[in-house]
Amino acid sequence: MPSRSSASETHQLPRQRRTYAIGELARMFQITPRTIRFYEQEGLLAPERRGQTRIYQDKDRVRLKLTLRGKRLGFSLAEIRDVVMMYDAMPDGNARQLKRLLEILADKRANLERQLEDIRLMHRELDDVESQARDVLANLEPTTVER
Amino acid sequence: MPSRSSASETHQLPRQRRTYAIGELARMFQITPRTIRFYEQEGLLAPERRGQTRIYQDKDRVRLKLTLRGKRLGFSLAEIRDVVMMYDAMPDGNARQLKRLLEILADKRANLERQLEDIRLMHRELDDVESQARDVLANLEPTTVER
DNA sequence: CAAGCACTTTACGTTAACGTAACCTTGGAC
DNA sequence: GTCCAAGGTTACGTTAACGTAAAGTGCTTG
Repeated sequence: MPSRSSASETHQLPRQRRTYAIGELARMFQITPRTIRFYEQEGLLAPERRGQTRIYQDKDRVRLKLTLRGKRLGFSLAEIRDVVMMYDAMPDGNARQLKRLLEILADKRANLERQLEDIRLMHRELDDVESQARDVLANLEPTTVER
Repeated sequence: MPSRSSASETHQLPRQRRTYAIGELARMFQITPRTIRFYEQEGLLAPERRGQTRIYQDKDRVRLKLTLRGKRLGFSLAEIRDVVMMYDAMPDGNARQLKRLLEILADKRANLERQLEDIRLMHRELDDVESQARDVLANLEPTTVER
């Protein structure tokens, strides 16, 4: 029984609290434990265990954060895993692997550029649609007070 | 038999060629006809028919372009359809509908903002990973000429 | 007129990313 | 001790977005 849970547990500095339970992480990121377990099964996370129970460190939390960000950008879990695993294997990776990694990174980067352009274009579209909608709306209720 | 297919058919100005066959569109956007038919089935396209055959106009092509752009940004076909359909229904849409449309647009816009931030962050991550990879690579082959 | 494309419909198959249900285990709170 | 909330495993279900195969239609080209 570690005596680490003293009275100082209430002030929530994210310093000392190095470890997280699966439920905590789930709440932090608005996802379900099932999702986190699934990511582990897919090789994106590899938390320690205390008995059966998973113990997550800060690095695991960061990894999860990066994973979710990648997902929001439309990358598949497999793509994300590839980059993450190669990143971890970097120190003792061979030259071929590293060059492969650089290729993948260039690829992702190009993808991001396309998305930036897409966002710009989409933004204009939305502007157009919105202003048109406002026009129609104004003509529909020239004096109506919305009641 | 319309006599429109004269000798001037070879110069490929995208002006006169108002209509497209499904295969043409598919090649233009690097997708399969099946995908285009699926989008129609999902209510994203409604091409004319000449007999059984689908005839696509320029507006259909634009719609398809917007759809694919939306997809690259991670929107579901259902989301895209909602916006597109409301956009088409705008002229005679009632006030409630239009306001709903404005809400959806604001939502998409917020989504785009998040993605922009995600892209910025991801960009930095990629920078980091890349420079680290280059470092390791440099140390691996200090004088090796790559043969 | 037979061949060969390009198009059509119908329908079942597939993959990714989880959801959900059933059942078991465990550490505290009372 | 008992209860229960939070954790675990196993396994089947689900949804979106197409892929793929089978079988028919239609035009135009040798």
